[in-house]
Parts: sequence; C-alpha cells; structure tokens
Amino acid sequence: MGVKGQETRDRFIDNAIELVEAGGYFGTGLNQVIAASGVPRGSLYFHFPGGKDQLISEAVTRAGQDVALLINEVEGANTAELVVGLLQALGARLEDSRWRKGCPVATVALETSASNDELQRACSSVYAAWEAGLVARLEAEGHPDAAGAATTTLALIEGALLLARTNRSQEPLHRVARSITALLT
Amino acid sequence: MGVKGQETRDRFIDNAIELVEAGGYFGTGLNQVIAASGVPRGSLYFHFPGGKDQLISEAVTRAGQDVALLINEVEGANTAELVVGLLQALGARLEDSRWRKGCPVATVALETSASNDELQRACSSVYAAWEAGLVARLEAEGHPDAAGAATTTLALIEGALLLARTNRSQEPLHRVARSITALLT
Amino acid sequence: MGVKGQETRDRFIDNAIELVEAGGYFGTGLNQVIAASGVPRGSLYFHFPGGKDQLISEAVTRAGQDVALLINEVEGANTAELVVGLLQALGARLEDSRWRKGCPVATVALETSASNDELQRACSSVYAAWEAGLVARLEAEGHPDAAGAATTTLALIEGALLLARTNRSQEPLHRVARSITALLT
Amino acid sequence: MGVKGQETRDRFIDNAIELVEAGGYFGTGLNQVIAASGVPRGSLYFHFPGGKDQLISEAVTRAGQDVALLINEVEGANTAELVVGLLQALGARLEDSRWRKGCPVATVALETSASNDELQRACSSVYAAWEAGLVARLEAEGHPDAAGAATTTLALIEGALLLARTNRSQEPLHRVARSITALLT
DNA sequence: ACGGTCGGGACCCCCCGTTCGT
DNA sequence: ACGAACGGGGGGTCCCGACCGT
Repeated sequence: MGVKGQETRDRFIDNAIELVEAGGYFGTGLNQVIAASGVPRGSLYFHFPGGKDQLISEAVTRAGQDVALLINEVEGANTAELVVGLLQALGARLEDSRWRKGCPVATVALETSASNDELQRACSSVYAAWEAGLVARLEAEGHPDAAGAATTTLALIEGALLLARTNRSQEPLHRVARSITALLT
Repeated sequence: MGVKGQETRDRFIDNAIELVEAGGYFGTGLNQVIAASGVPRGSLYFHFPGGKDQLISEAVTRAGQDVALLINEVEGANTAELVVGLLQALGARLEDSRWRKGCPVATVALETSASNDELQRACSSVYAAWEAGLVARLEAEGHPDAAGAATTTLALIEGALLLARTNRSQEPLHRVARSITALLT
Repeated sequence: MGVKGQETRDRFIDNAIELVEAGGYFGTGLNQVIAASGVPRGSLYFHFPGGKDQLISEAVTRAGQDVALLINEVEGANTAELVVGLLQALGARLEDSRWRKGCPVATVALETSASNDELQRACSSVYAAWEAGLVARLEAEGHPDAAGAATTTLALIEGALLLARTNRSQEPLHRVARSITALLT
Repeated sequence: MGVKGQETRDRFIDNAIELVEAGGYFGTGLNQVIAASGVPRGSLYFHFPGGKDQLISEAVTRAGQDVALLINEVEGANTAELVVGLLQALGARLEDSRWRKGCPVATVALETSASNDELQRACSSVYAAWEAGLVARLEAEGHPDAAGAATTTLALIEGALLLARTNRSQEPLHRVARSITALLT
C-alpha cells in the first residue's frame, strides 16, 4: 500500500474514532465519517471492504491500543498513582470535549454486544488487553489478588466515566480516585 | 386517562425498555417497538406526542424506578449484602437473556449524552435516584463517607455490568462482588 | 342544532378559511384546524361527517359568499370604481397579513381541480357567483359585452392577486387597477 | 457529471413538472415522482441533496424557462398575436390533459408563498422572466406603458388559466383573448 | 491501486385523515 | 361529543455495490 493510501486509511480511522466516541456505533453514520475525512465515498469501501463493521472495529482497536500503551509504558509510579493520574487526565479530556469524549469503547460495546459479534469481540479484546496490562503491573508490585484488583479497577474507571459523562461532572471521577487508593494499596 | 389507554401506553413502554436495553437508543427503531407492542403506529404518537425521545425517556425513567424500589425497600440486610445480592441477580439476568439485558440506562446514557439533552437528563436523574438510595442506606449504617462510597459502588456495578456484558461472562461481577464487601465494611 | 353546536361548527370553518387561505388544501392539516379551533378531534367528524373535503368545501363556499356580498351590495359606485376599490382593499389585506391572505379560493381550486370533484365544484360555484354579480352590475350599466368584461375582470383580479402574492408586492395590483378602468369604461 | 447521471436528473425533473402541475407542491409526493421516474429513492437525494424543495424548485424553474423561450423567440407576430396564440395553445393543452396541465408555476406559487422562501423566490423569478420578455416585446413595438401592459397581460393569462381550469372550460381563455387585443393595440 | 459517480432499496421518525366505542 | 385506535403515507437518511475514470 502506498503512502497516500495509508494516509487515507488513517484519516478514516481517526475521524471514526472521534465520531464514534461521541455518538456510538448506530449514532455515527458513514456519511459523517466521509464528510469529516474529506475523502470520497468509494474510497471507504476500497480500504474497508468489510464496510462499517470493519471500519468501526479497527477504530475501536486503534483507540484501545493507544490507551494500552499508556498503561504499559508509564514508569516511575505504582499502579494506584497511575490510575489516579489516568482518572484525572480522563476527566479533563471529558470536560474539555464538552462531555463528548469518554471511553471510546464502552458505547460501542454496549450497543453491539447483543447484535454484532465482530464488534463485540473487538471491544472485548480491548478490555482484555487493558486488564492484562493492569494485572502485570499489580503482580510486579506483589498484589495478593492481581486479577481481582485489575477487574475491579477497570470496572471502577469505566463506571466512573459513565457517571461523569452522564452527569456532566468530574465529581464521580474524583470520588472514585479516592476509593482506588484504598483498594490498591 | 382510561384503563385501556393506560394499558396501551404501558405496552409501548415495556417493550421499549426491553428493546432499548438490548440495542440502545439509536439501535432501536420505533417500528420494532410498534411491532413488539402489537399496537398501530398512530397510537404511539397519540400517547407520546414527543415522539421517540419522549417514549425512550419515559422507558428509561420507568426502568430506573423499578431498580430504585429494589434499593430502597429491601430490608433485613446491610448495604454490602444488598449490593452483592444485586450483582448476583444482575449476573443471572444478564446470562439468562443471553447477554442482552444489562443496565437499561447505561447504553442510552452514553449514546445521547453528547447530542440529546432530554435523554441525558432522564438518565442522569435515574443515576441520581439510585445514588440517593445508596447514600441513605450507608448513612443509616453510619458509614464515614456515604457519598463517596455510594458513587464508588454505583460505578463499580455499572462498570462490572459493562465488562460482563462485553466479555459475555459473569466473572467480572463475581470479582467486583468480592471487592465491594471490603469497600463497604 | 343547538347554539353551542353551531358555534363549534363556525369555529371550525373560520379557522379552516384562515389556514387554507395561507397554505392551501394539501398544505393545511386537520390537526392545525383542530388545534386552532380548540375543539376536540372527535367533534370535527360529528359536525362534518364528510371529513376534510366537506369542511374545506364549506369553508371555501363561506369565504366566497362573503366576497359576493361585497360585489352585490356596494352601491353608489360604478363597476370600475368598485373593482379599483376592491383591488386596493385586497392589496392592503395581503400585505397586512404578510402575504398570507390572497384569494381564499384560488389555491384550493388549482390544487384540487385535477383530483377532487367535490372541491372543484365548490370552487367553480364561487367563481360563478362572483361573475354573475359582475355581469349584473355591468349589464345594469349598459356594458355592450357584460359577460366578456366580467370574465376578464375576474381573471385580472385573480391574476393580479397571484402575482402580488408571489412577488410580495402590491405593484401588480396597482398596475392592473389602471388597466381595469380603461377596460370597463 | 456523466451522461447517465444527467439523464436520471432530467427524468426526475420532467416527471416532477408533470406531477406538480397537476397536484401542486403539497399534493405531489416524492414517492409518486420516484415511481413515475422509475429510479430508486436513494438516487433522488444524490442528485437533489436539498430534497423536495430543491427538486420542485428546479422543476418550476425549468418549466418557466420553456415558456420564456416561447415568449422571447416567436417572431413574425406582434405581441397581441403572440398572446392570443399562446392562450389558444394553453387552452388546447389544458383540455387535452383533461384539465390537469394549466400553469406549472401558479399552484406552487400560491401554496408556498407563505411558508417556503426558496420556492417563493423560484416562482417569483419565473414570473419576472416572463414579464421581462413581454416588456421587451412591447417596448420594441413602441407601447406607451410597456411595464403596465406586461403585468396586466401576465395577470390576465394567469387568471384566465385559473378560471378555465376551475370551470373545466376554455371559455374564459376565449373571452380574455378578445380583451387582450383591445388592451395591447 | 485508487478516486469518484451513481444506482439501489430498506428503513428511519413523524403525521396524516379516518373510524370506533363510550 | 370525545378519547383512543388505526394504518398508510409523508419526506429523509442509511449502508452498500457497481461501474466508471484514471
């Protein structure tokens, strides 16, 4: 694939992430993605012959990888500090985007878990990758129940993001941040 | 309003809850609701002149009230026991429905928080009611940080439901149940 | 029919005239008429069992009669003066209503002449009545071709109203007023 | 735009003219246009992203241009003869179409002048073009009040067409034809 | 390989005019 | 007289595929 083609592909994915994060799978039309990308309609099906499912699936995966890197590569801090920092950053991002950018996976996960296996698997994989990163960290720190703590941490983050976004307030994130420390140490 | 009219209205709302819980706001068509309700199209707009938004809004509210009753009226158990029981019941319901029935509010909340104020407010109100119920319980038990614990509990439940549904496994609910006990006692 | 019933009937007709004059037959919904009349839905079909066609038909007829009275009963002026005065009054009414109130018959006549015999006949009758009034006047004045002049006059008025409304300007009415005098004297 | 696409576009417009002339703006459904054109629904919105308004607007404009050509390009006859010939042709067309094809602009003009600026402007432009053609002719013939005569002529034609169509008779056109000669010479 | 135009329907939500039962 | 039921149709948008031109 040429450089030009890769750029076009990336433009689609980047814009898809942005739009899907705000509106979800069903709430985002390909027309919006196409318009935002400034690329003709026909090109989309050249790069993503699987259509909307393939595009959104790759978008979710890409967005998930970006976060996974954060979890895996931040150093010089224990897990509790990492998560607290993450919550703070997510809260700022959420409010700065006027409550549009929460978790790029959750909406799609809930919308498609009952009706679209391809996307359900993509979302599940993202969560699995995040959880694996947390488990590795917690085990390295000698946590007695790394698996349980990782799942709980992930649930707390996702739940807090959901509440914060729905209430349009960072307060749930702050409250959860306090609880996390007690839970992980 | 006559008895007959109320029944028709309720049929719409009940079926809307069912369908929206599985498919979300955008993923659920009014045609599906109408077909499932066995009521003609025109009747919907007689009972819900505000259209889809009014119908789904009332559906979310109704579903939220049903859960609120559970939180407020279960007696003879402390909050930790209540929540653990709730997680167990939610897990069974989720798996029994073949991973279709998770939280009737979360999907709509995420889909509409950026684009639909009426629904965002309806979802936010439901969460507020649930949280208030938890706070009342925790305060009655003398919890030192009832507000923080309630938000954290709610986030945990919602996050665990999201993970369980996405992974099609009750495991996240079980793990979180263990953490809850530590958190609330 | 009781007094109350007659009032309800009249309310329907008056509001129908108003709305139909602005929006035409297809452009006016019974819901609008019902809402404007402040009368419950079911009452409409009690007073007008023939439905929309009967209501609009009676509205067109009533509106036509009001104008016919004007043509037949204005005294102390020859026909040319009557018509010029009429054009002036119609122009003022048109502009005062922000170009909504032109001829209460023309729109319905054009919309329904191809598809609705009942309404086509109603409109045709109104025009016939107007024309008869003009013929009577012109004959009384000794006009050599009363029938031809009456039809021409009516066509000029209707055409000028159409142009004035479409261009949102009284100018066509003024220009036609000048021609009328030459034609009728 | 390719040849194929242009043909599809033209099919839409041609059928829209036909249907709108008979039924008006509100009386003509896009489904009818689509069915008559034998082109799928989606194609309509590709060629007319502005929807019904754009389609009908272009249809009215196109129909107006066809008539304008007639006014501007007929030679070897003075204006009075041109108009008389026009009235005769319009009468034949009207009766041959079983009183369906009158003026392709008037119905839409009356229906939309109060509620749809785009279409009101389109109709107004058509009338302006026709009037300009008449003014040019009359000035060339040395008419002392070309503007007044042009407006009057246009009003007469439109009014006569309205009456003829409503009464389902060519008689009004014949009577007006006689008056026209007196007016323009 | 890639960009671009267009055809193709299914489906969206909403509102229509009408009729029924009380 | 009136609230409610009743379907069919309104305009509009969806995602997809095919067929061009490079």
